[in-house]
Amino acid sequence: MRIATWNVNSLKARLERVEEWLAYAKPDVLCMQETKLANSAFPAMAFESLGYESAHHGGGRWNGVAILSRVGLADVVAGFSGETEPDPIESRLLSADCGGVRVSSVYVPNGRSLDSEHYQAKLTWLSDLTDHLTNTCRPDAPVAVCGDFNVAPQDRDVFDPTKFKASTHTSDAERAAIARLREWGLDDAFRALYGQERLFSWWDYRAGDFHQGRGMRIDLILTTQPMMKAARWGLIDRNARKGKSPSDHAPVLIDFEL
DNA sequence: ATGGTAGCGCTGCTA
Repeated sequence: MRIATWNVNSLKARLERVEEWLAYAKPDVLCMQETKLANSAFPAMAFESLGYESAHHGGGRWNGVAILSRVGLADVVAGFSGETEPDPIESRLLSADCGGVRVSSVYVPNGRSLDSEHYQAKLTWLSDLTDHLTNTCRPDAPVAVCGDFNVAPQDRDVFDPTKFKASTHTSDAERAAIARLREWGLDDAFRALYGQERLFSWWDYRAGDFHQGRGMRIDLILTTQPMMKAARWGLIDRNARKGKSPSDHAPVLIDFEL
């Protein structure tokens, strides 16, 4: 099973490129983030014609997450478990059963700066995600939590660690939040396949960062042990970051022998 | 050199 994640930075602006990518990458499951669409504007028919069922959770303009699947899509849940009235603007979590795997598409809050209330909200959000997993699934079952975590788990996941002192995405507290997900039972499947390599999934649009290799690896596929054991191969598709009107993120995919 | 670009949507915010 090929599982992919891609922050598309507006699905309205990116639909053609997503369709093109689906046609050649042929993922079984694609988690998308930052669709920036309301549910009523989600182009489900375009994906249906390519053979994908889909689910979307979005309030428009900001955030928005989706799951596409051609191996089944069941038990779709938007937001955290037990959320009585999810704020559509804060649409950052969507979960579904896809071919025997509990898949979540996540868009973790950016945090903005270490002294911002949004940074505290980011830490709370990651803690809530751990609670959500505890409440909804088991670490000995096949679980894949995929998305833009807005955290670079290790120094090798940023182009220059000295440039990320006292900044979001690399702070001890953010990495500790990822460590708590690991303690729950989720591992970084791409890192397990690629060891020490420094491969990035996001590059700022500005200042030629992509062509200068100034990026970060913040788009992660975190999986439980049954999935880790089945992980065979992975790719960050940098070609999808090139050419006309790319997202600032590249898609990340992993093949699991399931 | 604290710049630079993109998306949304119409003013400045978010990333």
